[in-house]
Order: sequence, then C-alpha cells, then structure tokens
Amino acid sequence: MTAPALPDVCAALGDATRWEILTRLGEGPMSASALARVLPVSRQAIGKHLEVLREVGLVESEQRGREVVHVAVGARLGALAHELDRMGRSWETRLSGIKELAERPRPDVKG
Amino acid sequence: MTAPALPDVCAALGDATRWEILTRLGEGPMSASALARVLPVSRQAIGKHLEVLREVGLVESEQRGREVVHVAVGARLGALAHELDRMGRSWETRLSGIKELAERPRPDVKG
DNA sequence: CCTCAATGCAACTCGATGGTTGCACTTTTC
DNA sequence: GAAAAGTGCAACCATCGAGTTGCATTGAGG
Repeated sequence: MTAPALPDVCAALGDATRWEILTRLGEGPMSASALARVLPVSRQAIGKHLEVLREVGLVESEQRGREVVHVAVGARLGALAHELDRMGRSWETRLSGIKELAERPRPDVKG
Repeated sequence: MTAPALPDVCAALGDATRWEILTRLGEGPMSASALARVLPVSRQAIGKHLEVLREVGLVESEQRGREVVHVAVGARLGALAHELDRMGRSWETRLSGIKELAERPRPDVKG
C-alpha cells in the first residue's frame, strides 16, 4: 500500500538512531557508508534502519553506480503530521482533557 | 520535562495496543479496567501502556474514588504534529526528494 | 587484471518490552 | 463488616529488534 499504517510510521520514527539518520538525510542525500562514517553504528545497522524507513515511505533510495544514495521524504512526514493533527483536534472537540473528568458526576455504570 | 523528546512520543505511538487505547480514550475517559474489558489484553498490560502514554503527555489520569480515569490529550498530539510538519517542510526546501539525486552529476567525494 | 570501496545477506548476541499471573491494598456497596 | 471491583507492584516468560561480525558480490579505477 502507498499509505502505511500510522502506528508503523510512528514506530519507524520512534528510534533515536533512525531519527539521527533522518536528520542527516533531511539535510541532503547520503549513502549508507557515508552515514556509517558519521554515526556511531555499523554500516549494516544503518542498512537495516534505512530499510525500515523506506518501508514506511520516509526515505527514498536510488542506486547510483556502485553506491546507493538515500534521501528523506518530507511529503510522507507531512502526511503523518496532518493525520496526527486531525486526530488531536478530534480529541479536543470533547471538553478539553481532564476537565471532562470533573464534569462527570458519577460513573453510574453499575449496571 | 514538559516536552518529551520527539522520538519518545513517536515510540509511544508506535505500538498497536497503545494506539487502540488512545483511540478509545480519544472518544472519552475510561478506566484501565474498562479498557481491559474491551481490549484483548490484561488489565496490568493496559496499565503499563497507560504509564508510557502518560510519561509522554499523551494521556492524563485522575483518581476518581476507587478507580482512575484516563483521557487522551489532544494538545500533545497537536504539538507533535506541528513539529513533524515543520521538519517535513524543512526537508522539502531542498529539491523535492529523489529529484536531487538525479541533479547531482557525480559524488566526487573521492578525496 | 587486480584492488578497493560500497553493498547485500546471514547468523548470533543480548537487552528492551509486551504480556501474564499472583498478591496485597483501598473504596464502594449491600 | 464482608464481598466485590479497581489498582499497584513484583516476578517471570517470550519475543522482538538493534547492533555486531563474517563473507560473498559487484562497480570503479589504476
């Protein structure tokens, strides 16, 4: 599918190393080896992370001669942001957060 | 801190069960036991997830008599969405994604 | 042709974490 | 006051995933 499940995208973003990778790839295209030289993990580890990121569409890759160059996809992140914003707003349509708790006089779900 | 690191919030969102919990809590306040009755995991498991969600500010809780009621915090999700959107846009200020790769005539980083 | 750099794939380690059960404690309710 | 419901805490288990090392392969260049 072109639109991965939201939790999957979030999971991909939920790792410090991947976050680092994305930050670098956000500044400009890089190869796995280049990333491995900069980050404190092996080239193979970088490769696995890149695969995860590619699966959820946060990274695109292109073979360029003997190396593969990767780049961060802003559009995908934007799409995620949009979805999360929508969801967040829908939550807010209720009384704002904890206030609603004080409103409810009693659970009265004793049935 | 009042503003957890982005990767942490994303990690919290990167679990299917927690996503389920958040969805329910987005519709209205619920207790851990109530959630456990609806979801296919134990009350203790729910409790752990709620703690994770509370740590990153996605959920607020309030003791109400013998039970504790939890509710999703839209503002926190909105804040995350805003950050992600900003980051995504910054990526886009470069040539859009893979196009930049084609632009670059050669790595010429042979030094 | 030979060497070096960049990859891909596979096997393995090991710590984090989702999930479970069991138990003790408090509040509501009959 | 006793039973029931809702929690919190702790011990335990199993799986997942991040990271490593090793090896084979392929493209670039002298």
